[in-house]
Amino acid sequence: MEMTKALEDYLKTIYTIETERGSVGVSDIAETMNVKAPSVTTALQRLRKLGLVDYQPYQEVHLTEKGFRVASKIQERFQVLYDFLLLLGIGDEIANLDACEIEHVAHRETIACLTEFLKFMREGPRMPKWLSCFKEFQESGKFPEQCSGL
Amino acid sequence: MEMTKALEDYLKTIYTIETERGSVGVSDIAETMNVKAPSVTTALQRLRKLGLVDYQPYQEVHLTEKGFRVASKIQERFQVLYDFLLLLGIGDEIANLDACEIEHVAHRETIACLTEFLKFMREGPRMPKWLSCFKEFQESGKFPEQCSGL
DNA sequence: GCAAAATGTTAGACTAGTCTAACATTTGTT
DNA sequence: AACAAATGTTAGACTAGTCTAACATTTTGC
Repeated sequence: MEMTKALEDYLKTIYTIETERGSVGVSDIAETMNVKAPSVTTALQRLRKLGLVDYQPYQEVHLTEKGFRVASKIQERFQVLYDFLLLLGIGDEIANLDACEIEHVAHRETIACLTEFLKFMREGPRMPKWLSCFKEFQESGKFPEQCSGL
Repeated sequence: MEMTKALEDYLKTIYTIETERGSVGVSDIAETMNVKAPSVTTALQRLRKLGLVDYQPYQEVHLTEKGFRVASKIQERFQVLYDFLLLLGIGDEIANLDACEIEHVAHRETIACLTEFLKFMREGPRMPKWLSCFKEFQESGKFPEQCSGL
């Protein structure tokens, strides 16, 4: 068997809940993911086969060490994408949804590139100005006066 | 029934082949998508039910007017994503793969934002300089001297 | 104009994912 | 301690997508 997008989503959800609240039950996962309990059970059985969760029927769910590592990677990818979309001016709800989907498909190189981009934008001395010009361009469709120096 | 990611891919492929070569056969689609012929047949039957292709068994495939419209939208989304990834410095092969996946999941707002970004980068008078600074930053991890004016 | 090759379809199996309904276990309350 | 409520699992159905193998149709070349 193999890791799929759906399983990645389950893994990330477990990671988030475990990090935030400590204990993870089937119904927590089901609620968070807008899915019914039986779907969670089957997903957990697959994640267990993959060695990503510790889980016995009717017991609490925990990530294995491997599961934790994999989930962290997924989470990092998500964060880069989410931050990037926010930077572009996308609302947090849509940024969240899109980052959640894109995180499953973007290649490593793409994520690396976006990471560089974010760093460049955050650390560059004139980037705040650049960004406010972009915002104004988005709204007016024109390059603002005070941005001709960019 | 409903439009799925896989069907969007079939539709886009048909669009591309029909535009480039005029006539579209099952095996053309199968080859392009690295899929076997029976998968194409079932996809075509679904696309027909959705009113997106004209198709009779053993005959050539054609997009309907509606199919053409939908495919164009998908193609446009793809192009924005592809151009954006290229701009960021991602190689064309990976840019192509990622754009193909992201096109199915990115919200309209996200595409619109990236469109604005591309326009901003292409039309802004100092953007070529900005971009070459980004490239150098990517390679060296530092903000180049001649870019302090950005 | 017929036979062979190429192309396309159907049948049937398999996987991943979802659901509902029925059943099982655990928890918590009195 | 026992039963009710909450939680979790299993069984079984369904969809979308894929494949291979077998069959059907069209095209092509002699």
